Amino acid sequence: MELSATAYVILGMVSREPRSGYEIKGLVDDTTRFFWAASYGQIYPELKRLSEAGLIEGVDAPRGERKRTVYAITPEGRAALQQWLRQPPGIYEMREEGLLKLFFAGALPPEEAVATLRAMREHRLGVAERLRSIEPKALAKDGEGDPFPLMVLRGGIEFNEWFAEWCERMEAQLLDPAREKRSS
Amino acid sequence: MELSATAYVILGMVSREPRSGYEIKGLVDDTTRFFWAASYGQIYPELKRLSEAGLIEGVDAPRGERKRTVYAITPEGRAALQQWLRQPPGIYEMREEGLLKLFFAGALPPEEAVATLRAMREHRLGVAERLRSIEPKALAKDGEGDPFPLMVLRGGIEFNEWFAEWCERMEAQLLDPAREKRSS
DNA sequence: TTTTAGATATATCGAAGCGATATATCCTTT
DNA sequence: AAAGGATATATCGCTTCGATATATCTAAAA
Repeated sequence: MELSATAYVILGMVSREPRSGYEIKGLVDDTTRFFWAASYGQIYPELKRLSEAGLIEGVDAPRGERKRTVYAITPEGRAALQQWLRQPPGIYEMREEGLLKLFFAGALPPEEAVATLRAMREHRLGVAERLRSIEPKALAKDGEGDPFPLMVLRGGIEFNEWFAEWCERMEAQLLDPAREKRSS
Repeated sequence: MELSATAYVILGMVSREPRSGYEIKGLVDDTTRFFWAASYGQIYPELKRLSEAGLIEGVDAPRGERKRTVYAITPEGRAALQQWLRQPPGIYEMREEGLLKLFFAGALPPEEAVATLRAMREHRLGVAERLRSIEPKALAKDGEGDPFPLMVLRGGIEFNEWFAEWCERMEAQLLDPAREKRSS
């Protein structure tokens, strides 16, 4: 059976404890969103498919009058997750409108490209800050034996800070082109 | 008129000289692909739309019996491109299956996560190398006054090398967890 | 010399993903 | 009592992606 990577996100998210579709969406938004997002339009149909395939199992868990279904991973689901984790990763995509604008910046007077770099830098610093604000929560969970979410989160912080620093360097290079040659 | 970012990729690609859809696809694959890809399924319909909107203009330029249309940017198209370049960028997406697998790696015995990090590192080193092989071509064009494609290309090389180095560090951390505490 | 493989050129399809929104219930605050 | 926001499930339209179909041209291999 062929499963999408998003299916494995769901398997991973229910692998420690049963969760509802809504909870999964919230978790994804708090954690993997920066390198793998998922929408309701993916999550709910996928929960149905995984349930029919026997990889997860839905259990009614209403809160008051509002009905609610939480899904738990089955032994087959756990096996499928582990089998997937052992395959080398194959999807690497990026969509960066800032780099695109920088690439075509020759169509504008040079001093205007600086504005794009500044906006990119501000954005990256903002993301880094947001990730930092999540860090204490991830650190708390780290004590329970799973170091990977924290490792990935810190990687995200480092990446955004590295990117911001690159933008700064490129801005300096644009403002003083001679400097590049002096240092090389 | 609302245009997608991919429409501006096309405007940018025909802004220096007229090109066919096939040439645009090839150019994108050689340059912006790493932060903004485009498929034939986007390019050809978009060429039609941009042409109808008067932002580009198609001219028959057959090669022998094979018909061929090259598109040139119009003054309105150039204005639209510049106006877009002046807006702050707003799309930042990433899909990294490797980080996803690392995030869920707690579901496997610890020594197996190392394999994911190694695969990620190999991949990044490979991309960096491929980008380096393009560098001389970009460097040649740099002399003609547009420094931005080369700047973006070198940014891509740096990014991939930074990422590879991060993978290496994380691998070392996994293999010797005590080290992390000693250095902090 | 044939043929075959690969590049050029345009076009379209299905599957997947994304963002927004509809519906409804619950809880907390004003 | 009303309003606003969180919980919960679901769906729709649009964009994008990858693969592929069709056809012509060129260069190399058999």
